[in-house]
Amino acid sequence: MADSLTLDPVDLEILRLLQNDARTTYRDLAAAVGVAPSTCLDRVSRLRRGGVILGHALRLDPAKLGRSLEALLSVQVRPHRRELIGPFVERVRALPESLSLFHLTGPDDYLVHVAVVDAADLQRLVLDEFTSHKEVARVETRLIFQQWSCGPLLPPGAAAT
Amino acid sequence: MADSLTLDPVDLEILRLLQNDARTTYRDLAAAVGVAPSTCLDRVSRLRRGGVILGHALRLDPAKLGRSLEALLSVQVRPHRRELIGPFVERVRALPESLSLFHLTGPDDYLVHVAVVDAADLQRLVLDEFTSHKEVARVETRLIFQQWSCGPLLPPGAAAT
DNA sequence: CATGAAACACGGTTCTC
DNA sequence: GAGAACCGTGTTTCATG
Repeated sequence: MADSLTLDPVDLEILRLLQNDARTTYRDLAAAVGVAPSTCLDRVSRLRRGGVILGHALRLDPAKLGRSLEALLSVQVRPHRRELIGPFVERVRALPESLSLFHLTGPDDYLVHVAVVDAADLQRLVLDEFTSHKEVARVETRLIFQQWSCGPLLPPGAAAT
Repeated sequence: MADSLTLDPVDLEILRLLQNDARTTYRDLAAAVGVAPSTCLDRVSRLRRGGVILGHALRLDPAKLGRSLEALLSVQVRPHRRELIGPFVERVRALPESLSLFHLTGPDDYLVHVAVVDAADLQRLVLDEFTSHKEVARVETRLIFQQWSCGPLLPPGAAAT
């Protein structure tokens, strides 16, 4: 079900180019790939319908918005039952500081990527929104020194050209 | 320097809407915010020039590309010196399995978000690309059960409307 | 290739300081 | 009176059948 869509080299090249700049026009895309613009449009529509392309996101600089400090919070939720973790997840997702949230294997159940103003703001966030809630058994905070984006996402075995 | 740009309510609303769908036209944007389309264009250009908007990214579904398993790898690099960590970072960024890479505080220096085919593929990745390299002192692998995106990124104090 | 729409540049106008 | 912000229009480029 996951890989129900067949991706030929043209699709792969389109995905690779659009990951560099999602605003590339179909005209430029067509010129780079070597097909007609209408074909490009068809391919992208098909990739969107097929769920390969989930959407177009804006990449923002949190520091430019006054959130100069980023951190990862490892959170243990105990007891780890559905009626507790559902509300926990929704509450964390709604926090203005939250960037993304993961449910993981291992001793720490959740990992939260947050962007805050400074260390004092981080302390406030951890105390008021995490450790003060009774379902939160433990929080471990790690600051992010630096982060990097990686190469384009491609299927296994696709040459990175 | 980070917050040199003043963001009024119109800018904030534009950022909020564009985070929902980065392909919203200036016309629709203008109608939603209540200003002229040309003004919208001016605002977005200013946000791009000011570095608030870093770019436009494509959101893809790794599972639909045949990478159905995601994991986080915590990596200790020892000794933690510049001449070792520079090449390590570049090597990890170039792996087709890597999605993002963080340099963190705490006992584990790096966190790598990877997308692989299955558990066997993950084992191969950890053994061949991490533990077999002499600068890698320790790797801890955690699988990702589920992940969530969070609300739009806004400056602290901005009402989430 | 043709049509309709969107992006973009420009000039006019108003409001504020 | 000077500056900035906003708005409407005209031209070019693009999406789409």
